[in-house]
Amino acid sequence: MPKINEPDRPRTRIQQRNRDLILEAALEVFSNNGFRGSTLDQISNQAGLSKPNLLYYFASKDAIHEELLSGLMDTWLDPLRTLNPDGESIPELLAYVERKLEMSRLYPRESRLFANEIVQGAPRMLDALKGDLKNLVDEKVIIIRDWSAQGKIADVHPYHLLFSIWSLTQHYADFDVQVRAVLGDEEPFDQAPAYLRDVFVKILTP
Amino acid sequence: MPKINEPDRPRTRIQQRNRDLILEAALEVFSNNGFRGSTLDQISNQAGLSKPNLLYYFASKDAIHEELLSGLMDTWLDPLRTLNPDGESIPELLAYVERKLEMSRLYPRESRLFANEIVQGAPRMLDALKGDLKNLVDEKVIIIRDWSAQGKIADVHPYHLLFSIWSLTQHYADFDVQVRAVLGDEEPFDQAPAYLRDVFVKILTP
DNA sequence: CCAGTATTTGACCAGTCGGTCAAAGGAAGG
DNA sequence: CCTTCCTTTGACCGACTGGTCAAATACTGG
Repeated sequence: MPKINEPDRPRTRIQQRNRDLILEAALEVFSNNGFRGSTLDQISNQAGLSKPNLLYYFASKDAIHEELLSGLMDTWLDPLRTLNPDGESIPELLAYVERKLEMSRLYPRESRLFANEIVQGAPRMLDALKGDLKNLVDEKVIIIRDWSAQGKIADVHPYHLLFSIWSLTQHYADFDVQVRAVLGDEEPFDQAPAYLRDVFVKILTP
Repeated sequence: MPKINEPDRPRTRIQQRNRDLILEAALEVFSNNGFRGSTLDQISNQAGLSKPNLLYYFASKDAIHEELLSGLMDTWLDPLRTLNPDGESIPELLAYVERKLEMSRLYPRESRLFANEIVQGAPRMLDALKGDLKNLVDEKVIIIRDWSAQGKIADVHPYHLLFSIWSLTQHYADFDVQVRAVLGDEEPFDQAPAYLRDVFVKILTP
């Protein structure tokens, strides 16, 4: 579990424990029902606390949601951040794909929390998308363009390449129900890693 | 008080017009806010009708939503349905990709309506996913397997191939906000068709 | 034109939701 | 034991939401 914490003022053990309980419960509830589809009662039940007690630790339902989102943003961008311009181009990108797919497998709730937010126009995340996300992407796009120019990878549109990586990997978390409905008994993550590796080798090989 | 919501009932022009108005408004509202995030007041305002008038044409908020979903399901599956086993394998699949992408461009609201539903576990669509969708997919997978066996296309996992087509094309509708935030001024659909064509040529060429 | 039917709406209701608050429990030091 | 501060909660509130209903208003065929 990525840890969600703002190292501001000192917190007692009880505060730390209950904040964690609440955020964990909120992740569960928000990711399954969306923001408006979730109620403080659901979250407090899930956390094993009373509703007024929730609001003792967080100012409002919105505050819980925002803390979740901002805490998760960093974790979510981390795999892209570690893309190493000095590494071998294709293995670097394949490793990024693999890491993203692994996150879909291990943290589907986090992925769905973002998906819920973005599908509905990202009202509480637009700034982060146009800011941190775009900056990081622009930075990494330069590297990818470079690899293309040097003939190390195929000449692909770098932005759309990143969109491909995001959509193909997060699909297994966000559309999990559909994937499983179609596959029947087969476990999605048995085949997905090899399949995606194959796909991106084909896309990237010059 | 006559029941007009029963199926197989002839509809007057007024009934037809108002039902259409309501469904159009509901599509707009539901796709932007999800089911629980939408209110009958929003929908009735959007439709230019009073709230009780909505409920004269539809039994409940749920009924509007269900009618939208079931009405859309067919449209959404249509491109896959027309996949022709007797056509040229690669052009057939590329045409399917192109049609799906075109639907994301022309009907983003419909795509987001589905996305909202599926991300939240598809409570009202599970049967359709495990039924109609799975049946159609199973049927088409046979064709794809066949093409693979005959060496007409590369040997790819047919289910995951379809997942790829869905995720890559619908991403441009469902994550539109994110795509545009990252691209800045560039119009996503200027590059997407050529990019995806290129990607699937690489994936499918034996 | 009229009777009967279809359509529309203002007023209203019961349940839910986010949030408040005063007061009741702790725990820890002195 | 008391005091002080932190934590917890039952009771409650106003706003909102899906839905009802009786009465008013338009339409339509005869």
